Amino acid sequence: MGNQHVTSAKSPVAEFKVGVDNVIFSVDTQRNRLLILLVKRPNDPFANYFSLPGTLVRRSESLETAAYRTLSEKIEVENLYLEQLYTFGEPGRDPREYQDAIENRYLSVSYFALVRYEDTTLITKSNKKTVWHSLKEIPQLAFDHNRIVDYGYQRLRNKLEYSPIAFKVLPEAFTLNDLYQFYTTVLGENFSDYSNFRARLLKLGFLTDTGLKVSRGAGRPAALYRFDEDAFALLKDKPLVFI
Amino acid sequence: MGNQHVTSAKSPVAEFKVGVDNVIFSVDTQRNRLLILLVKRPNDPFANYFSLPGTLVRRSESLETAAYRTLSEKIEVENLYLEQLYTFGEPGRDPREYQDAIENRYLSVSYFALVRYEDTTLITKSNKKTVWHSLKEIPQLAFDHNRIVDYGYQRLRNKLEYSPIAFKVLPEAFTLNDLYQFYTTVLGENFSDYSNFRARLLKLGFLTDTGLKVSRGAGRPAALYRFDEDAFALLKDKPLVFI
DNA sequence: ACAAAAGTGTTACCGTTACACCCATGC
DNA sequence: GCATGGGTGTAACGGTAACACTTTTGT
Repeated sequence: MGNQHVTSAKSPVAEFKVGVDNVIFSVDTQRNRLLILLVKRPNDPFANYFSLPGTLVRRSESLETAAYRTLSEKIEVENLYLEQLYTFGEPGRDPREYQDAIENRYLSVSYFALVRYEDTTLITKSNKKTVWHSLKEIPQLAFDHNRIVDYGYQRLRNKLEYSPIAFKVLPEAFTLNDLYQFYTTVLGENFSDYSNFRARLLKLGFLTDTGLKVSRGAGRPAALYRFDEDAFALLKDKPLVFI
Repeated sequence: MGNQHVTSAKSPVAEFKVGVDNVIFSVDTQRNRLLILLVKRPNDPFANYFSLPGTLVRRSESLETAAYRTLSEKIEVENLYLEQLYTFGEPGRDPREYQDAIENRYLSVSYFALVRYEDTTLITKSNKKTVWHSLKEIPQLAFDHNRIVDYGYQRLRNKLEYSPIAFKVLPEAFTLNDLYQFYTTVLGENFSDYSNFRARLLKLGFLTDTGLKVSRGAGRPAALYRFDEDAFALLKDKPLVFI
């Protein structure tokens, strides 16, 4: 990176359309699958390719609002976590930039979301263009969306280790095994021994026993816990690790 | 950016100018100050306020290139670390949006940079509009730049704890005290005992003794170490903590 | 009764913390 | 020789990892 005191004629400021693309994850705890929401593109560019659900930002609409709008156009869901991921904006990342004589750049602000799988219903207007797709078999996506997915998956793993986003997406009352399954599905089988995971979580003190039990087939019934926001708030900004 | 099935009257897609704003940190190890680069705005909006150095993205220029360009317009520096920080884009964050009848949004993609203070020379064209400012006494900045600074400072502390960016900015050969001072200046006095910091770092094995010593006034001369890229690469993706 | 699921306990080990202490140099 | 800065050692503590074990249910 040098020190160019650019005196030469500088190229004019670019005009942008700004898109928001969402990496929306959910965990199918029944079948132990980590899912990502994809839509099939009806039109060019990349017609019939899958892509991340996205939209162009409209007038007097914030980025986050646009992200929520995209989400609510594709799925109905109450419980979710959403945050900004990364902004991709190299020239040439969208073929539409070259359609006109005058350059019109497309910038993508990506958002990361985690939603509750069980109470999510896809909005598929009779066509099957919006689908959950297992992360393990993501096809070639439109634009640079494969890269965005990778980035989002990294973020998901980090968030899971250092912050309590799982509880935004688990049911109100859950068993410690539910929680463990959730973590296992995202982080892989050997992320931690169940007994140690259990001990760590309980020691942290923000999971309170509801007193209720649930029996799933054979075996001892499991205690139902719930996430205690207040108890958790006390641990704020303490290095919190679920490993 | 896809296929919105919206049948209601939807507001039209917004047109954006995209700015890049840099949060540029440096550490003045002599005087133990954490510094941030600010520029005084010559024109409205926010004339005579300090702001982050920034620029509008030009045609066929990538975001990162724009970030590097801004940097090189303000300072001459060889050794630095740079990464994207966050994107701010709510409507109304730039007063210029309301100048014309037709809405013209301003989006800010912020970048985080850490540069070597000692070999940085400010490019101040005879006016003193570009200055290092101690982080402890940041004034009211233009736009939403105070928020961006806060965000950048958080990132700096995190990066310092989990990644080796300090070595991008320290001299080739440095003493363990140099390193410790650096960390102390950024993270605060009580982030760790020197002897423990030292033991941890040396145990990690990517600091190699150059054999050289340096004497600074009275006291035992200090060994000069250097950062061993190769040794560090082996530890990649292992949870690396300097605390 | 026995398999299955949930939950508890134990032990060896390693990293962290908070110090006290030793070493080499300038003045 | 003593202050100054650099460097080493250590003992208490607490968390982690791996594993064995006990408890409670369904069939």
